[in-house]
Amino acid sequence: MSTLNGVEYIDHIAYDSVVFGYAAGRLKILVMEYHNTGLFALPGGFIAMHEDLDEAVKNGLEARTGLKDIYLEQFHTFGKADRNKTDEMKKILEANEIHQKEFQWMLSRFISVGYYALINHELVTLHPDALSDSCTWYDINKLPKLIQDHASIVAKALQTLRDQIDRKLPLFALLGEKFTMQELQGLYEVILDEKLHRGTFQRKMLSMDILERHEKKYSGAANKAPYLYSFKKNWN
Amino acid sequence: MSTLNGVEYIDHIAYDSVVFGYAAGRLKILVMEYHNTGLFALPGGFIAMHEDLDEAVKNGLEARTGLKDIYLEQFHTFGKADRNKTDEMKKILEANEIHQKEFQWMLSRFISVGYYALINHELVTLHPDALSDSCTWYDINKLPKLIQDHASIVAKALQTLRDQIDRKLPLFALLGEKFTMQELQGLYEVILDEKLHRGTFQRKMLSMDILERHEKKYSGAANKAPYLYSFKKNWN
DNA sequence: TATTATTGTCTCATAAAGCGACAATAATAA
DNA sequence: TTATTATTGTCGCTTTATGAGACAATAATA
Repeated sequence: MSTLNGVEYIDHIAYDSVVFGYAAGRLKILVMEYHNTGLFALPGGFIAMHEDLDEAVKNGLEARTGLKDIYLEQFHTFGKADRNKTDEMKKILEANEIHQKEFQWMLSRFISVGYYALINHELVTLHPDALSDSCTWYDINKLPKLIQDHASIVAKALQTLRDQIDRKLPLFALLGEKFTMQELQGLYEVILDEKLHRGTFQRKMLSMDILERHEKKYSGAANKAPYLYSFKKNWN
Repeated sequence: MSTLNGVEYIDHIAYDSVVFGYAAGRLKILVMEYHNTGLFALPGGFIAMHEDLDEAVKNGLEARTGLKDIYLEQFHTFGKADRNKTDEMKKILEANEIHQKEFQWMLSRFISVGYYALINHELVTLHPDALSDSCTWYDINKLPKLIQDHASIVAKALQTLRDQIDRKLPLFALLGEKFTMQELQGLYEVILDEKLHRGTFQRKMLSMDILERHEKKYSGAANKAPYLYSFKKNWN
């Protein structure tokens, strides 16, 4: 058992989160950069001794993003014995002039539970943690090199999101409250990384009976204006 | 960090396994019964300090079943703060006259990683661990009351197996080397808990090009004899 | 009023799944 | 030997889902 800022955490267990956002037609995730190290990592944290695992992740993300009620999905637990490269973690601690014995537990082996989150990037104000300079959106296709096995954590999260997109459709969280069919299709396309046929996509979405049609959205362009949609209450 | 039989284990982390077997047309799982307590639990264990998580589970199951190369799938990590009822664990330790301080760590909070396994029950010799009287097959529909949240672990495992049955088809491990189409269909039916149409099922299985047809199986009954099938090498 | 780009919807083609039917066949009974 | 019976392998028809193009409707501009 180890303490940080007066809170007791469970040794050797952490979580890492892959926070998806959608902006300008691009799928993005949150990445933290540690002070003076050039090292990048996923937002993560530890589990307090009396805290639910799910709650720990929820609270950690709320601290980073300011959002409550984030859509969260646990997707895998990473437990390779050699996944923690101590030199990277040492560099992070040393760059912050943390040499005290009381933080040495951070250098030990960790088993990490992976969660992905879907959030609306427009509603977020980002807060880096004490060890980090920044907490920033990165295009999923232009990620910096990440520490440890975080790249494979991202890959697994993305794969899980793709597998689940047709089953649970938690996508309302990535778009605004209201959106056009084209915006929804664009989101599907960047997640699945493939082009979809417009007519087929619209037919399928409407047949699922999960969308509500609202007023039209007049963009000022010289063409027919699309309807706005939202997800129905209790759509799943 | 805590020791047991001279091995150092990571505190507060465990795994629990849902080991599926198939016998007499029934889906079964392995359940352990602890000495003199009337308490039943899933086979589980701890992770040694230098051991991969996957390896720990693999080794633990090998000890229980004698099988190597077991088909294993991680499906969820259970981290509720209140999932460990200390009275149950106390009862188990006391029934084994274990009062020593060195085992008190087993009474603490545990986060548990759930795995399911598919094994051929005919190839198994079951070995209970030191605290248990028995390690026995139970029909999935006739389970005894399990300790802690093990019932929900079983439910989640079964749900995951159902979700994955059409994607990865790891079912060869549950049947013998060779099997009839009827046996394969019966397995699908008990897993999915629904009747399937014979013609459609056969057509789909054959069209997937994953089965190899062998000689016929003459049962002695007054009807046409079915072919035996096996899964092709590198079928997935 | 014509033009242009985009949307909502339709139709046709193709693929997959549900369901019943029928001949083939292994053993038994007549 | 032949009829009977239960089960199997497979086929055809129907229903449902998916892929792809087409066309009228429409919002703004020329």
